[in-house]
Amino acid sequence: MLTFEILATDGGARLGRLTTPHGVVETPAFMPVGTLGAVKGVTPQELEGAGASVMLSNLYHLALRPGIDAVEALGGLHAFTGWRRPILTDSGGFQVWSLGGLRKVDAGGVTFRSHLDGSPLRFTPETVVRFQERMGVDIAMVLDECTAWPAERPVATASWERTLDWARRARAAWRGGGGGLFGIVQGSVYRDLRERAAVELAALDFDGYAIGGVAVGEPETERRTVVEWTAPALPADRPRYLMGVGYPEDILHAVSHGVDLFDCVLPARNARHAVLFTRQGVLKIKNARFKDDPRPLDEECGCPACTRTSRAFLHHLFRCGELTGPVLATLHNVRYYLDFMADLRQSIGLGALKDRGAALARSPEGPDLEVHPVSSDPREQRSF
RNA sequence: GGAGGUGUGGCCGAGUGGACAAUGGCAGCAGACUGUAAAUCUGCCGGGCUUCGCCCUACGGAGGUUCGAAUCCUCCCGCCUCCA
Repeated sequence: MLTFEILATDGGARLGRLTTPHGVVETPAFMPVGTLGAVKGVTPQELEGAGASVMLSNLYHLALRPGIDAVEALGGLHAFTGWRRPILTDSGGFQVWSLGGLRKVDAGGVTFRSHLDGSPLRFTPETVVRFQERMGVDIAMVLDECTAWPAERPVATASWERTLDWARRARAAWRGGGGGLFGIVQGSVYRDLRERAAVELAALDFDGYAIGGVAVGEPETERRTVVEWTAPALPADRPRYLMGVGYPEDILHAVSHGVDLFDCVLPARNARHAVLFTRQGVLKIKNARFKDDPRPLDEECGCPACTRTSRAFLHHLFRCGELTGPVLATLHNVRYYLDFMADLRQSIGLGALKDRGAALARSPEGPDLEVHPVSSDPREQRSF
């Protein structure tokens, strides 16, 4: 059983509190992605230390390895992973898209061919619900068909209808057992499909509602209009979750339109690829210009990398292929995202989200970040 | 002293008459990444230019054979192995 309270609003944005069996999630919240039960390179303790209140994992991947039986036998996903705070599991619906060449969809469900060994794996709305119940997750997602982009209207409509049908079946199969079940809106870039899905799902009384089928290659403007249509159409008293999004600017936009939950692989994946999010802009830390940069990654960050080491050190670690590089970078990026969400919550509480947005818009971003040559003035040198 | 082998772009290393400015890998310089088949992938990587292309300089050095040589021949230099 989940409860969701809205504590304050600021325009379309909401400050909320989602209570789950494993704890409270202050919203808007970002859920770091731990597909296989861990954010790559990060311990559960470190993830808590970074400020994560909820983690996302993935049913498809866990079903393949180690298997649902194994997770259940080991005491459920929390006991298995050591992560003590809430867990949301994705249903495998994203893999319908991302593993498009390895699955067959029919009215009854999805048959995957394992990306590991080709063996078949059958998912139905009912089994997916059951698997997530058995793992003891706090938030389960219904099986959906993540519609590819672009999708002609007939294709999008068929996919939309299938997802709705599956949502009804999942809802009927759901027994709960502590956690909650979220429905997922599809409908590609078609406004009426998105809005009708919101209404149809609302009638099924889910514990929360997700916007899916975005961040699959569509232009930013398309994604944003989908959010602007869909989020307000979802029940106001339940959490709203934008699946797979995104960059901080995307998140700010969605928050301002009433979205409460987010997940995205970007902070973790980009960290492993030596791309760091900072208040001073995006740093591609392997770039030669950071070789001698004694400053922390981000002057205002409290993460383990920023409090003790320099850009030059991270540059060095990545250059050498040292594992600690991706680890520290991931801790940093995840912390950056979580700090960003905390800032947004504070701004909403103060009714000042617009100002926060303006500040973000002003911050330098991307490859045009100013290059800071190493100063010869000793007063500007930072020692470590 | 004798016998054999070897020398290729920053490094390693393919290539043994034309399709070679020369396969690969590494290093280097950049770029991408959105419910993770991603510690991955992509581009550039001798010099110059009007950069779909053209011109220089290049496979230890010098000379030669040939229409044409990194590839064949001669001499020289360096390195390696074995025998004395």
